[in-house]
Amino acid sequence: MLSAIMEDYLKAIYYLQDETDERVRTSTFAEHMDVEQPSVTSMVKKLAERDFVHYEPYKGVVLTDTGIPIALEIIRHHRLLERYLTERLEYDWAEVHDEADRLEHHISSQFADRIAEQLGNPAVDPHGDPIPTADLDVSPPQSGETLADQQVGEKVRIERVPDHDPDLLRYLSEHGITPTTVVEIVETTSFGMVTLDPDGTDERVALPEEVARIITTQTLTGASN
Amino acid sequence: MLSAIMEDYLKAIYYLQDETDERVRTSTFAEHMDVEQPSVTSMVKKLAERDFVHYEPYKGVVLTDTGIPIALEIIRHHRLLERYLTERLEYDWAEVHDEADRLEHHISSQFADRIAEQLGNPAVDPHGDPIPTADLDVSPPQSGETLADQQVGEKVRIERVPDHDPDLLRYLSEHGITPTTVVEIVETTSFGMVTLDPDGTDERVALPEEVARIITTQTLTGASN
DNA sequence: CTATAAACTTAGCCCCATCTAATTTCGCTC
DNA sequence: GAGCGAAATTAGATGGGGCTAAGTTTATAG
Ligand SMILES: [Mn+2]
Ligand SMILES: [Mn+2]
Ligand SMILES: [Mn+2]
Ligand SMILES: [Mn+2]
Repeated sequence: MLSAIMEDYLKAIYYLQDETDERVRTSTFAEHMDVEQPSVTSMVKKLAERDFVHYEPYKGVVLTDTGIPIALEIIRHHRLLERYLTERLEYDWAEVHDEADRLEHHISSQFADRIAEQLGNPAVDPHGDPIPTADLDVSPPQSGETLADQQVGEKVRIERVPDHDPDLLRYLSEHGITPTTVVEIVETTSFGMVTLDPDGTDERVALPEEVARIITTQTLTGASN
Repeated sequence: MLSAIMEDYLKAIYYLQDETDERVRTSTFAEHMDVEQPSVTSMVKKLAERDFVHYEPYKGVVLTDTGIPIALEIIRHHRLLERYLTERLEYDWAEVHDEADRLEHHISSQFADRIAEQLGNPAVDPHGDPIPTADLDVSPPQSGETLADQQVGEKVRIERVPDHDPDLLRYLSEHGITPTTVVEIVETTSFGMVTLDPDGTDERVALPEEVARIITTQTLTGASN
């Protein structure tokens, strides 16, 4: 019906659209998918023909109402799989991404629904990303605040960490940082280093600001904004 | 590395070779894979180039020592998945085949090993077919006796049923016939009908002889051969 | 031993997803 | 508003997997 590759393109558009909030440009796309630009152009034309995206040459693409649910379904599969792998099959959270990235295209929705049920229909994946429901509702956009936005002394709860880099994930979990962890910002430097103290530990965890900028946080309830 | 389709070809050769015990012919192959003969010829040449099969034009193919373990790995994946789906994800044994037939190519061996572990390293799949071990040992060939070989009055244990036809599987399980069930042969007719009485029930289950011929059986222990 | 039908392979085409090289368009600066 | 570099598209090739139609080879019958 729809190739695994096309599904990956649609998923990518969804992500990139979400991040930049505008049409996704060929170059952005090519970099994200790790292919050359002409490959993107040609695929995008096929997707437009099948009405999954609006494509305006030289202007980029947007998902159509036909394309969105397809992207969401794949994302649902991906995140459910990640959750299942970590909870039921003893995978480390650093390892799940690649396995899920392949399997997401090959499991049936029946399979997805069954594992969701087994897990008690979880709301988020191991990295804190929201899991679309079976009828493809996505939870409201997260706060948008990141570790990089915090002042020294501030205490926040980790909401979501990026899931593509296994090394980063291993580093984070080794230092006690996972979604729901509460951390205090102990230092920020002019040269782009953020240092944290995870809840109740004495450990200091340093992160480059680029990383801090993609780890989202929740303000602690009861505290002022 | 190796496409899902190539894997399916290798798996098919393994099956067909096992059944007929000789070189697998292009026509047999084409029918089994549901493709035209030229497609088989061309794929077989690619497999031969990569040394997975010995191919002699006009004479058919045999798996090489390189090809056998690949086929076995896929078969292991397939049967473990079937087992996992029925035992852990509430699939009916009639539904598992298609899901397993896709996923077998996309799960890692890590995934396979984990589900095997969860299941306690089962020896057979839900249809009674042996599951190759992690180091790809296959249990000795089954008895070879089938329901069609039995005399009226004989009692045997069902060993293995064909897993491709959901309707047949549904029919069998509805009538209490699964691997390990003990049945008595109550009637065989000249026009190819075999009637069974599953263990302890009063029900009569009729099967066409073609079907009886592919359901394998074990002689009950203690009984004479 | 020859004729013929069945089985198999070859030739030549198609669609998919990708690439490099060449060309066009965009968007900005002066 | 002309010129220029960056971004995007078009052109043309490649490899995977499939198909139909046309030729070969093999097996079998007479
Ligand atoms: Mn993917
Ligand atoms: Mn994730
Ligand atoms: Mn398969
Ligand atoms: Mn089976």
